[in-house]
Amino acid sequence: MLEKPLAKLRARHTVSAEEEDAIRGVVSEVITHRPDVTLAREGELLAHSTILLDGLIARFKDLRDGKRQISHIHVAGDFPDLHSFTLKYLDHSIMTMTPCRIAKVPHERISDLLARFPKLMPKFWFETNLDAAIHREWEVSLGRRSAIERAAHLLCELQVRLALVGLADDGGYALPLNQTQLAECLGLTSVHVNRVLRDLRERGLVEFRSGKVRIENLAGLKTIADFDPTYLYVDRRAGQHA
Amino acid sequence: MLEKPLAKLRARHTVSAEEEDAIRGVVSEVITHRPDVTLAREGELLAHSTILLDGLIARFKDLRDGKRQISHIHVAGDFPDLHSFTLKYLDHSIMTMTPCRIAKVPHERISDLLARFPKLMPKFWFETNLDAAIHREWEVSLGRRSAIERAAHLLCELQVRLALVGLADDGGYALPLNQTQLAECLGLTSVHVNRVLRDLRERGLVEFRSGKVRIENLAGLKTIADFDPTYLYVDRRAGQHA
DNA sequence: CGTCGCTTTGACACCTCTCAAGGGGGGTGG
DNA sequence: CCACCCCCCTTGAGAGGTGTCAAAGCGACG
Repeated sequence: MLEKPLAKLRARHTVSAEEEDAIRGVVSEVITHRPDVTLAREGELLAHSTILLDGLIARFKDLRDGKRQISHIHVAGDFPDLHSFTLKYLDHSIMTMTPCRIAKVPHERISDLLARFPKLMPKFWFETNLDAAIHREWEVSLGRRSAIERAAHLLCELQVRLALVGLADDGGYALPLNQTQLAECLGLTSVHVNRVLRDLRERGLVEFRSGKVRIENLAGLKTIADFDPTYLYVDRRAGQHA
Repeated sequence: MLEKPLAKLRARHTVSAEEEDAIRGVVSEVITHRPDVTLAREGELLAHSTILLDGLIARFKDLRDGKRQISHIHVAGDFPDLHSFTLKYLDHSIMTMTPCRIAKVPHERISDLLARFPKLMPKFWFETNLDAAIHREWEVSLGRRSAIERAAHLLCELQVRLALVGLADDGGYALPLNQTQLAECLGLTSVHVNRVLRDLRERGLVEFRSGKVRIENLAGLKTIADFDPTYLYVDRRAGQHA
């Protein structure tokens, strides 16, 4: 059941079979959600975290005037609210963007797990630091990249992150989002996202249509995006220490 | 020497006298730097972290075309590269923005400290999660707020964070940055930052001049910024758990 | 007193937003 | 089986916010 989260963990750390078994034991239940379901609201106190088994989940904030900014997209294998283990209440909301299968993990079981396997704590800590690294790259996109660069960059990032759990290859991947959701990630309007996607398509770089990303020129896409995957710490040595 | 970092820690956690003493012991040396000194470059492997005792430090990335985005400003008491303890190499660069006094902390001493006081690990973890929460709020600013809202928001955030270590009150604080540095935080050009600062001044909200922020109307500033300090977890109960 | 870095201002360009309308495809009910 | 409807995509025209380029002002410092 936890193949994807464990694959993600193994990609960056050495994990013993015993530790893997223990991790499998932390799940209290598995739930399926429809798209557009709010799982937790800003300010809410959480007594559990969740592991995303399938689907896409967004962290986001809504502004007074109705504008919404998504600060992170989670893919299968991610821990969308692991930070709630130390932060306690959330500074943002969390919702499903697609149909999702999630595993619930009570905080007390995480505490127990980390007490029994203290070596796992830095690895979980690493996971939240990785989220922060992705946040930083999004700040760079939002602050300094043009609309087309930003869109290209997001598509590159998702290609790498999905490939890590076997859900993407160089030719593309499933991304069942609409243009409004993309716009909420990119700090753009859906109208402009539409124009940008057309531009990317007409340049022969990538086609986004009916929930699928078909990459026609990965190198070209990376060039436009100025994409450097360093921040994703795919290198296995990334988390070896501590 | 570590009054400010300890004050920051105490603001959100219960820390025993014994733990505080141990934390004091992790510092290997204290160094003073001039402004604009790059302390670590993107991709660099770090064997130590640093605690900022005085001054301002930026995390940033430079793009191919010379544009720069600052993803985080650190104030006295912060741990600007604590995440390097688990990430190992950096996904961004770090530089001083002002004269800075920093304490060096070898990673092995952090390991020792956390081995002796396992209860400290979630508290350190919390610190990096707090950084991530700030990143998220900056993403919201960069993605959805107008230039004036963004500038107002940053000034509000720094007011709260500096007040926590005794360096700000409702009337203002020292912020020895120039308009180019502010622009690099806000995803704007220095020319436009200049116009925005004039606007804020003419509205009677805040005056930024010769390295000082003089707040004339804190409530008005917060209103323009749509500022909600939840994400800063100033509430003492924020980190009680785990 | 000159220099240098930073701030300030103006004019204009351009990217993205806003508002509006039409098009297409899949699902649902008659 | 067809027709309608709803959601989403697509496109156009014009507005507006921010960037670019350029020049002058100002203050600290040598």
